[in-house]
Amino acid sequence: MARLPVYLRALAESAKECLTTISSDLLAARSGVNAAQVRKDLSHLGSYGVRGVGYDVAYLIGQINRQLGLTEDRRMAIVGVGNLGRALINYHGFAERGFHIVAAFDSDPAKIGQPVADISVRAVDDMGEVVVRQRVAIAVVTTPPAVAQALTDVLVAAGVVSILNFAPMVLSVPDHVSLRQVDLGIELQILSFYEQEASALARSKAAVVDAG
Amino acid sequence: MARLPVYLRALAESAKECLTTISSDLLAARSGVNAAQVRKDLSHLGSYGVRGVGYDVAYLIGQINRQLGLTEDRRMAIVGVGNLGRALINYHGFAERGFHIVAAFDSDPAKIGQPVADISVRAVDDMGEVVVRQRVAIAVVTTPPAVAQALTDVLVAAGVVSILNFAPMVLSVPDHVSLRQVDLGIELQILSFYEQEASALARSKAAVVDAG
DNA sequence: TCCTGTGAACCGCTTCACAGCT
DNA sequence: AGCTGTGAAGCGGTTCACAGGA
Repeated sequence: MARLPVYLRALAESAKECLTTISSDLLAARSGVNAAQVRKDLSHLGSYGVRGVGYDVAYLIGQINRQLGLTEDRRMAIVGVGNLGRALINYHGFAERGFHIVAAFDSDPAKIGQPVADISVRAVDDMGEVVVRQRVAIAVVTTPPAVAQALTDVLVAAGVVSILNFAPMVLSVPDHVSLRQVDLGIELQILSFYEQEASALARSKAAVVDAG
Repeated sequence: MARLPVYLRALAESAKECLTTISSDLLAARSGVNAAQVRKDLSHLGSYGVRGVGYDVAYLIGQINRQLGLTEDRRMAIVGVGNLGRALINYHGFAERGFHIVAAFDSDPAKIGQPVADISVRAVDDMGEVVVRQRVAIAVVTTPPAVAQALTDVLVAAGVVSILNFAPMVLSVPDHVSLRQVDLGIELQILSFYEQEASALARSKAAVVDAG
């Protein structure tokens, strides 16, 4: 369930404020969703709430962590050390949540062997081998689209089961591999669409006013 | 419609291959969606298809561009020049699609005045004023979560109507402002969930085999 | 025959409304 | 009284299936 991580974030904040218990109403407000939704989602992982009181914050955090499999550490690789890849390697928010970057790959000879943060960049040609040896489970693809599918195939063959793709293209993977797509260009185009819609609306209203 | 940008990408590829016409079937396959879906989406922007033939690639690209408002350039600002902010400024894929970064802001005195690519970093204190003067329509927020809401309020007051938020928190904005959220931590946690689910399934299958 | 356009069925998610527990 | 858990209704998006034009 894609909302659990959002709840987790809201719960972590609440814990910081020393809230020991939280109602579905408050958790909903802090997560930007409906209260009934929160209750239904949480009831899915067992009935941990207390009627008339709410949910125990600390206990709920534990349960969601367990449900999301965040109790064990995950080993990640970054494929493509461009601007974005480098930013991800330097972003320490991942390690805090148990996601450890154990390898990074690039095809540029000038980058290979160079360290980024405390990771040494390896050649993509060695990727399959290193991924197997390092027991990488999650790969983040930040390469140009032209090579993304080929590299993904190598990753899958090497046993990677989760891929986060930033390359602006549709990747195809076998059923047992889970894939999430993040396309910044598409996000901007969607915003552009709403903007376009809003200004078209404004224009038509102005026309009506002119006519009236 | 969030799928139009995906179609656009698939159409651009098809145009490169000198395809002059494309069927809903092929476009669907290249976009990773259902063919009926494609036809319904495209019929929403007018009946541009020809029965028995398909859609004219070049014409369709033009129509989608128009629908998404990609015919005019958009002026963007980057708020927060950390690893990610810097990566976005250096990413030239935006400019190609008509999204121009015209300003960048940070609160760190060491960064203010320094150039990143061809953009000079400005103080967040000047943000409201600069955003108005530069007629910024889209802002990308890549700050720590603690300051994201306050800066968003400034942006909205200065006339920004579209916000792309990378800060790991729920922003609240007025109705007339559109907001998209990209949270890399959440993406990873969702992947972790599927992985967790898969290994739990594997364990229970193994148990059944043991028992049988 | 091939492919679009579209009403109609379908499906899953969201929200409502309230029973029931503390 | 307050809040959870949940059946039932509601809703929007997706898919089906086929009529109809090239």
